Amino acid sequence: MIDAALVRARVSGRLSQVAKARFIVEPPKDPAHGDYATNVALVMARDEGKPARDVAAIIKGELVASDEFSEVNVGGPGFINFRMAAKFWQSELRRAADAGESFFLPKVGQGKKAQVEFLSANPTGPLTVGHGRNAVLGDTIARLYEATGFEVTREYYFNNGGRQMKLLGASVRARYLEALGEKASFPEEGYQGQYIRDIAAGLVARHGGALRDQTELEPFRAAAEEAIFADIHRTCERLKIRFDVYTNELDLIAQGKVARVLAELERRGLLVERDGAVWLRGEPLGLSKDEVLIRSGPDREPTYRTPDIAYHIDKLARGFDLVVGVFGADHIAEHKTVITVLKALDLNIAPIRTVIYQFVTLTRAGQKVKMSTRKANYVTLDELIDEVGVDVVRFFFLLRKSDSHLDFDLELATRQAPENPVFYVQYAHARLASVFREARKAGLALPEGPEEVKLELLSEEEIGLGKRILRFPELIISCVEELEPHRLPFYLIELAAEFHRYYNKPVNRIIGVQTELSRARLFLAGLIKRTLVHGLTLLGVEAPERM
RNA sequence: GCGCCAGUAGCUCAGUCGGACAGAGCAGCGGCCUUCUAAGCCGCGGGUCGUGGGUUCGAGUCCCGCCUGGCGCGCCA
Repeated sequence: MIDAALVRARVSGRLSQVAKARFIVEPPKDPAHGDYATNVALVMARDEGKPARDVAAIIKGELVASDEFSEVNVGGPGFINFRMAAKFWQSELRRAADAGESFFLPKVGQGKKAQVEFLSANPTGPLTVGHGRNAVLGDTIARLYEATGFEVTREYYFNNGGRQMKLLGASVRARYLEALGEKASFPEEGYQGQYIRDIAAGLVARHGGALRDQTELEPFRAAAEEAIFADIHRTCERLKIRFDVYTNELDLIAQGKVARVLAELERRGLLVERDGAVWLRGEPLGLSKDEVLIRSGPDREPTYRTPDIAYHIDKLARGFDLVVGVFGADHIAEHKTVITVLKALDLNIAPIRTVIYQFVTLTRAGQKVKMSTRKANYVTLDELIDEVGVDVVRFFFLLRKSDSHLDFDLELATRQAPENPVFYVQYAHARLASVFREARKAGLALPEGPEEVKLELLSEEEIGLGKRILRFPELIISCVEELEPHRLPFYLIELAAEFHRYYNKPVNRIIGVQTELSRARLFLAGLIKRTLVHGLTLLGVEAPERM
C-alpha cells in the first residue's frame, strides 16, 4: 500500500525515486501515536534532499482512502502514523476467536523436529538453585517448540566416567567405612554433603560390612549415581519437567562413538601425542591452545571433552532441524571448542542453537552465598521449591533474559511471595474465572459464534485490550525464534496490568449491564482468559480458578 | 594477560533486526472496598542509560578505547 503510494508520487514527479533503503512498518512504542507507523519518509529524506516531514506529507497525499483506517497523520521527525478503524479490530478479534488455538499458537514448526538438551547435571549431588535456572529455561523452550508444532525431544546428557565420579565413589567409601566405625581418610577434594553419608548409610543397611575390604570404587560410585539420580528425578517431577532421552558418557564410549571421533581426527592430522597423552591440535583449528583428549596413564581414559564431541556428532546425525543446548556461562568456552571441532569435521552445524545463561547469584540475609557442590555450601532446588512453591520458582527463573545475572534473594523471595508477579498474573485469571462463574449464575450464556456478538459496543479501552491479545501470536514466534522465553512473562504481566486497571473501573462491569453489552464484554473477557491460560501453560505455571 | 557476558530510577530488571518525551515491579508518601475476588486500582516523587570518542537524519540499542562486576582460560565437568 505504501509502495503503491511511493510509485504514484514518483510518477507524478513529486518524489525523485522510490525508496531505495529498506523501511519498516510496525506498531510504535507509544500507542498514542497510532496503531502502525512507518519510517519510510525518514529513510528517504536524505536522497530526496527534502525534510523528512515534507516527504511524509507527499506520501500521505498519495495514500488511497480505505475504510480500514480511521486516521493517517505525520508525526515527530516524519513518521507516518496509521490508526485503524474500530471495525478493523472487531473483525480481527472475531477471526482470533474463530481460529482458537491455531491463532494463539501459530504452528511455525509444523513438520520440524527439535532436540533440546538441558539440565545435564552430573549425578554428584542434589540439584542446586543454579541448575534450576537451566532446567526451567530448557523446559520452557521445549514447551514453546511443542506449542508451535515442533516435534520435540528433551534430552539429558551426563558424565558418569572420569575423575569427578571417582571422587564421588571415594567419598562414599570413606563415609561407609566411617559408618562401620573404621578410620578412613576422606579424599582431599571429596564431596562433603550430608547426602554422601545418607548413601553410605544405605550401603551399610543393605550390605552390612561386606564392602569393608572392597578396594574398587565402582560399587560405591554406582550406588551414588543411582541414589542421586533418584533424587534429581524427584525434583524434576516437582518442577513438571520430564526428559525423553538420557545419554551418558560411558554408553558413548561403549558404543565406540568416542573411538570413531578419535580415528577421524587422527585421519585429518588433528591429533598429537605428547607427555603420554593425546592432544587435539589447536593451531590448525584456530584455537588458542591444544586440548587433552586422552589422559596419560595406564587407563588411557578420555577427558570429558572427547565424549562431548561424540555426543554432538550423534545429535547432528539424528536428523533434527534444530539442536538446542542450554548451558551455563562456565561452559561457553568448552562449547565453542566443540563447535570448532564439528566444523573441522565438515559437519553442518546450522541446526545448532545455543542458549547461554549467566549464573544465579544467591543472597541470604544480605550475604552472598558461594555455591559449590563439593563443599556442600549451597541451597538445593528442593529447599527453594519448599520455600516459595513451584509456580514462583518457574516464573522467577524466566523473568530475566538468560544473558543477565539472576539475583535471587532468598529472604525476599520468601517474604514477598504474596507480592510476586506470578500471583499478579494468576490473580487476573482467577478474577476472570470468577466473572464467568457469576455469569453462569446470572444465566448469561456466551453466544455460539463470535458473529453473534455485537463488538461495536466495545469501548476504546476494551479494543485496546483486544489489540494486546492480537499481538500474542507474534510474541510467541519471537520467543521461539530468538530463544528468549523471558518475553512471555513480561507480556503476561502487562496484559494482567491492563486487565486489572480495566476491571477496577465501576463503568466496566461485565455482568449486570445491558445484555448485549454484557455478552460483548464476556466475549472479550474470554479471549483475555484464554490468552492468560496459554501463556501460563507455556511457562508451566498454574492458572487457578480461585485464589 | 587473553576470551565471553553484563553495567539503565534507592533496589531488582525490561527496552522486540537504531526511531518519536527512556519503562515496570519493589521500596517511600497519599488516596479507593454497599455492587463480577482489595493477592487489586488511582495519584506523587525518583535516571548525565558506567565513561570517552565514532557511524547515522536519528544511538540505551551499532563500532573502537577505557573503568567496574561475573564467568572461563585444568590430563575437572
